[in-house]
Amino acid sequence: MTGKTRKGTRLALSGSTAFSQLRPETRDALEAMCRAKSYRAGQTVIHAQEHSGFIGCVLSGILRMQKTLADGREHIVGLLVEGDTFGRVFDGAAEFTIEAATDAEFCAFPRTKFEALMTRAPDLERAILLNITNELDRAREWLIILSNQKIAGRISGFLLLLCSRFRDIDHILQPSPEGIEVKIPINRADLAHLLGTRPESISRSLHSLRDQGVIDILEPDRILIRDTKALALAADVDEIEAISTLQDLLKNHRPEH
Amino acid sequence: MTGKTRKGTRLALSGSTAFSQLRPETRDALEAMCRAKSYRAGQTVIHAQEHSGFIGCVLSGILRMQKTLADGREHIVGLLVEGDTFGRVFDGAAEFTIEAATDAEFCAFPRTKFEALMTRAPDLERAILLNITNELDRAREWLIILSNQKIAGRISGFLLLLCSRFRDIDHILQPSPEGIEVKIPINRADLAHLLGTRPESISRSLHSLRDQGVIDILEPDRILIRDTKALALAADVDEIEAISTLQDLLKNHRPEH
DNA sequence: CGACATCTTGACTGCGTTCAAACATGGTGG
DNA sequence: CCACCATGTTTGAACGCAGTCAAGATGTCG
Repeated sequence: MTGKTRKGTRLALSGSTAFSQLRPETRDALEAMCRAKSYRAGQTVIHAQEHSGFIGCVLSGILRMQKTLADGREHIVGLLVEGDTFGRVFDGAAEFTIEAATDAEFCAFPRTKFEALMTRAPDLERAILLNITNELDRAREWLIILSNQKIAGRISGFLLLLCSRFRDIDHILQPSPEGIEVKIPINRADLAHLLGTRPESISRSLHSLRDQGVIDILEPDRILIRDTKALALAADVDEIEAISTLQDLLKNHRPEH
Repeated sequence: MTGKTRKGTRLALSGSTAFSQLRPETRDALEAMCRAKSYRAGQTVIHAQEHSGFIGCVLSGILRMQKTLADGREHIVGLLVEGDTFGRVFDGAAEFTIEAATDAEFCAFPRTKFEALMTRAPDLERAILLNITNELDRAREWLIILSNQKIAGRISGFLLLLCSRFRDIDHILQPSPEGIEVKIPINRADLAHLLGTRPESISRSLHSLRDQGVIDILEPDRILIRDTKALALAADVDEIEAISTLQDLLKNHRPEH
């Protein structure tokens, strides 16, 4: 364990986390047992195949969940952002390694204490159940995105996912007069792993989308989405809801148009 | 609803399902509310975006979980086999369509009754929680398999998955003196969808693996795995555990070697 | 036996991987 | 302040795998 630890904070469990709907007593109990931890980019939070001693809830930054392949390469199966929880409850060892993709903070609940609380607080158990249900849906959305043969399609899907899922995470989305500005929270290599391809292909497809006028590349990790409809079309998936989400976002932030 | 329904059966909840660890009272309550349903291959069990009226637990056959893309094609995100449960609890509409890939039977629990029972039977809620946790891991395993650029690698991963996850499902696995015989429970087109490719490529890769001596194609849907190590190598993922599983299987069934 | 569905094979094209090198960008130390 | 290096990103060229379309083979059922 290389991360820094400090005493639990009150503000940890507010906001739109999985725990926001809990009864006050349960939340108090959680806050009493939680310890904030901070890791620097690149550090390992939980190793695959190890019984992690805690359940975590991300406060800031990005964690990546990954599996190490036989040849030493790592493949990313998901990102954890603010409000996401990780760690297994009532079950065996973790299947995946969790690393900090950026500097990150999360609050950790000692596993045994957490499980004991779950057993006597049905609302917590219910919250965890719903949380995992959503995780499952998101994992399957990933499957759809990854199923796209064209790399540009996967990138489009990824951008749309960022817009729909991370819309209330600070520093990811930012509407502008020209469209929506998206900050890609991970570097090219990680993004390539995530989308099952290589950094070179990411670069090429991104620039191809730019040449078509769909997006603009402000900086390598800052993308301006110009044409959401074309993006959804490229993503191929039925992202009607994503489009409406995006258009809501645009309307809300620039009512002058 | 086009499937046939009949009265609940006692044997429905025995075996190694998610419900096998339940207290007798809870199991009785479940059995009292369950209705067996049978669907023919191709029929739709649950439509995406609809509130399904029930939670299901597969008794026999294969169901496929899929999403219809904007262009009308369908992409499979998972298979449901004997013992798997499906349907959402305490949450919105289903995200994916569920269809019978083969003739299939499952038992259905009315959603509201099921949820009521969950609320007063902590052991059931716990069972569901663990079940979804496992589903989540499996979905992420799929991500790893699908991330393989080479089609042959995905097929290898799929075959290994069949071996590890479906080892106690009847008619899927069968050890033989030459290796392990696997029955692929779905047709080429579905398999192609599942692996994010086309039937032609499936065929080519399968025959390529045969030419390398890794497998034998007894029939289009019956594969004999000759060289598990080479298969794991082709799958690229760290399937050490899968290999050991396979070798256990071999040893247990032919101790004469 | 013929009609149909499924699987296989072939030829061609295009996209993405690979390897290599050039190009930014940021930080460090002279 | 600038030279220098480290890291990350982009571009280029060549090859190979897989998608596509088309035709052939195989199996199944009436």
